[in-house]
Amino acid sequence: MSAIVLIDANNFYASCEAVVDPAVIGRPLVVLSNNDGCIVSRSAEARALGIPMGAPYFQMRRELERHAVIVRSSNYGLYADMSQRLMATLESWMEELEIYSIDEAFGRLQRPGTTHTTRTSNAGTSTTAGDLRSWGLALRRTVLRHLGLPVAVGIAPSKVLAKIANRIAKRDPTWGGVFDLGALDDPTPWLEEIAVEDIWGVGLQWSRWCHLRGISNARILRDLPPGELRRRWGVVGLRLQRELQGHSCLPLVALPPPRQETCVSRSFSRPVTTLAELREAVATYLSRAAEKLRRQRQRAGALTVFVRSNPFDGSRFYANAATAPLLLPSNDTAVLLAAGLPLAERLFRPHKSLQKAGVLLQQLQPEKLLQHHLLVPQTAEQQQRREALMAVIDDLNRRYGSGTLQWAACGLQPTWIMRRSRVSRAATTRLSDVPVVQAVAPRIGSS
DNA sequence: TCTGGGGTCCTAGGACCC
DNA sequence: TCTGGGGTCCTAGGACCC
Repeated sequence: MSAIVLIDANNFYASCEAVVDPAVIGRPLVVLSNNDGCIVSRSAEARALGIPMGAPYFQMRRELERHAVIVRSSNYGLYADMSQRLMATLESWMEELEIYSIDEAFGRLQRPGTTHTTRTSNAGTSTTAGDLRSWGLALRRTVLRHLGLPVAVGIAPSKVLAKIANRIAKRDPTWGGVFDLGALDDPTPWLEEIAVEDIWGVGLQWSRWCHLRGISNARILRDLPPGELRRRWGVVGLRLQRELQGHSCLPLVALPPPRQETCVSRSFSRPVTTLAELREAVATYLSRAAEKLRRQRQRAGALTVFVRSNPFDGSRFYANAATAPLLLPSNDTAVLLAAGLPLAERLFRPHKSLQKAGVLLQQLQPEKLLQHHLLVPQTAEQQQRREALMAVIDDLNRRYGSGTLQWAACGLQPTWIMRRSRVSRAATTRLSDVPVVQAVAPRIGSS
């Protein structure tokens, strides 16, 4: 019998900050979202102070100061790099791994007592060693030693239950960060401790519905007659219930299918009121999105530009979007700019100040599909030259830093760009930011 | 003054086809 | 007056995730 395991890092962003700056270890620290908007990660110490997740920074600022909480802007370069290192370690411990988010992954293991073959030595020793919990504890120690990141490990027969096991592992320190729900004779008492809104897959709407019917914890949801669930929430609801019952319905996705669309959007650091600024922003997002596409080896068949005003500022809310098809699917920045900038002009309104804009690239398809169109004559040679040009641009930006080479349409000195006032160093990805350890010679013979 | 960004999946309903 | 049945495809909207 196989077991599903969920590993995720505790307070991932805050923990990454502590890895590259040991001075913050043991101190309350929060990490802010883009534009220094909301609190998106808290160290254990900050959590203990009662600082809520997701709270707007400007509302919390005084309280943070009062408790001398360290505040960091988010440093996605650092987090992405730490994530890659974490996943590389996990891969060597698991037969199958699904990288689910920047800081968590599902894996599959065989329960001891069943025969199977594994491809790695770590997974091999784990399953012959006896119980899965000791395997989990060993994995946890390894990650801590290699990366300095504390992780929690949840083990269960299904993904939803593995999420719950992980939650118990985190909540109750006596488990040492590892909890195996599948090893219990009866998980019922544990499910009664899990509030319905804390179940993976239960959001605001579902939890409201559940509470109205007296469904307050995971055990009650598990034992509900399925008919009612089916009527209101369809197959998604039924699947969730089956998972709670210990039947694995959500498969492990080791190789994610290619993306169907990709999006780049940002809030502005201040309201944008001129067309010139909006064009710069849209051009910047388009060129970022085109880079993503080229990295994924995909082309887009259509693109959407969207804008919106600030929903909180009391003025009449304005939100709008416009879509344009591309005659020939493309990941050429110049082609996307030619199609996208006219959309920005169409969406701009002289008396609406904008708070956010974004681009959505749609109808993505693999690069390897051949492109021909009667109305867009383009020789193979022309296309190869364009692709070579994009490759050179991407290469320069990778080697010398993003933005080394950019399109004039993106603007030279944009003032709408997002705020990141307290960002930590790129300690793992930029040579000049690598921490320096100074060896101090011991004094010998001093009296 | 200041409230994140980037995704997926499912369903219902309409257009269209034979 | 009578006005089928079954299918596909697309889109918008709603729900969820980290």
